[in-house]
Amino acid sequence: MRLSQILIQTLREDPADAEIPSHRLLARAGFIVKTAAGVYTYSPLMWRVIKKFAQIVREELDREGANEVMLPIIQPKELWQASGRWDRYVADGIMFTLKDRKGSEMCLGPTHEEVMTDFVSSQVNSYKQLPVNCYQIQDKFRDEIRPRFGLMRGREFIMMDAYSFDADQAGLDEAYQKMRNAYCRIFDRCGVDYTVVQADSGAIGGAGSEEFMVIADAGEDAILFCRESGYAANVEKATSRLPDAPPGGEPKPMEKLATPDVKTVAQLEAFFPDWPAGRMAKTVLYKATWADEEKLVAVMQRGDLEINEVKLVNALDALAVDLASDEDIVKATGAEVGFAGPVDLPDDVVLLADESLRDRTNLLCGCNETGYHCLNVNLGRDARMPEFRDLRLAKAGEGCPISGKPLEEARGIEVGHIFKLGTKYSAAMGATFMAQNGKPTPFAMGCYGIGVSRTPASAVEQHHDDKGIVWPVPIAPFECVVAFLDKKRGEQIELAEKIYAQLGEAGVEVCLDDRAMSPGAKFKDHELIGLPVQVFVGRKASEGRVELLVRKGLAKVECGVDEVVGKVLAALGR
RNA sequence: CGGGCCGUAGCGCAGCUUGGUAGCGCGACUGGUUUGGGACCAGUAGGUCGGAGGUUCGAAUCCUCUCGGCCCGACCA
Repeated sequence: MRLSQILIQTLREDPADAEIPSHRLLARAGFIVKTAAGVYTYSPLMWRVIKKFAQIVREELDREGANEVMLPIIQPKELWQASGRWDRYVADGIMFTLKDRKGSEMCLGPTHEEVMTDFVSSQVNSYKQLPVNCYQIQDKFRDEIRPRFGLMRGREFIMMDAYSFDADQAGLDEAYQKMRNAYCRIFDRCGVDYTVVQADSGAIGGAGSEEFMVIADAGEDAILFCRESGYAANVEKATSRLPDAPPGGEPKPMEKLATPDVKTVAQLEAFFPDWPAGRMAKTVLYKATWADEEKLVAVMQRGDLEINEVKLVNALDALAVDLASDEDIVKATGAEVGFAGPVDLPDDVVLLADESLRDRTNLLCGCNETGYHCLNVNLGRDARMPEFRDLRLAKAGEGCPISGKPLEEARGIEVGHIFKLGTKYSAAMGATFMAQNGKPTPFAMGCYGIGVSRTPASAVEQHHDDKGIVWPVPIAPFECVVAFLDKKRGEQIELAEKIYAQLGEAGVEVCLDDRAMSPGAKFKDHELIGLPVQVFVGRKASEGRVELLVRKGLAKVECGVDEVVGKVLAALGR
């Protein structure tokens, strides 16, 4: 391929709207061009990258017996109503909805559980046809509340989504493990540094899930991990050993004391020097939303710990929780913000508490009276006994739940997510097969996603320097470029053409930079574009000598024409 | 959806406070000279200043509304 024939337009300056390295470099090197907020055009070079990554995905999934299909982008409302997700996705605002000529409501697919379940259900009647695993690589549409970071969080993006269908849980477990293995091979092959972490299932639902995280500062997720035990989890899901707190001792009589303007744990610690935060219980009011109602929920947490809202949503089986407004708090508790507590809490407010408060005695809490707190509160005696759940936000430095060693924290970009859905969708949609026992049985499903446009962006996030992109070989748009430097020197052009042909014959994915640019411009361009190996044919062409540059590290060596092919292959690790 | 900010040539920006002929750099095009780190010289093209309304003799500039975009937060496969 000749670069003179490929549409390439690099920019001299950084685009104004790019913040993180991958967005900045992909835009500046001309790989992506913004069409609208969160909507990008992939230029020829980017499309080569996407296709190469997608090919790796295909090979590894096919090896596990998955079938590639293509599902429709436009989906009818009815399917989403059948699974019960239409209202939630519309309410969350991420669904692109539209109406056809007749007024029927449709949506642009944000994900394809419904369509795939419907499809497989229509094709599979008997357990004898199971297991089945189908996937597609296709655009997804989500009207993100805040698209950002280029390809990292777009509104239209490319995703591989696979769905497994099994007769029972054992089959699902096996399908899940096969996909997990395939995912590891995929991310190993494409040269990114990743970690598999335990994850919350979120809007997709289901019993268990794991995320594949590319470690990078720009990551939108925080993960906690332990080198000792291998434990790793998204902070939304993570647990840790409960940090110690001073014991409360034998129950004492409750006292109510005036605490004017003392509203936060920090202020309470200052006001009561003898009471560490670990002996306090804070009470936070949330507005929880379900499909058919909203309620105020009081959540108690030990004073030195924080509440994990994802765990709270799960504990309540709610769609969402938001901190209650000041007005709602006053209305519900009768006290100003900062004085809520379990003591004299109105009965209509649900009361939950974190496990860290179980069996704790003589707590310091609010009592729903402005300007007062209570000392020596004992739950069940001085206040309702709350329902105890794990609602604690785990933090770096706390003990690993397995090894007890301090957890470390890192940022991660979610490039893959695998779920055991179980029968959530199949049961809701009546997707059944005839089981061996002669009874209609819902499929045990798994679903598996890979961000096909996001993964290359995350690779750039990990592999770049101050000059530009440093593509990992397996997903680079080309493995090697051969460039002559002076278009007026026939011997340079001739030699470049010869080397280009030889590399092609040697199986190297090579391009020829035959553009009429000055040498400096070519050097800069290739540093920016980031092809792994670069061969420059310059002023020593007449002596049969050229320069070979390895983009990673920018090491440049001179060599003779006869050695070039061998050296390029070696640089590519072959 | 809250808070902050920005829309002026393909890209990056100045001009706006204090209203008076729309500018700079890069890029593009033409010609010439160049050819090892985004070359140089000369010339050319390209903007209803996001849109609508208003104030004014006169609006990129002031006012109102609106659309689009960016950042922080909330939220999110």
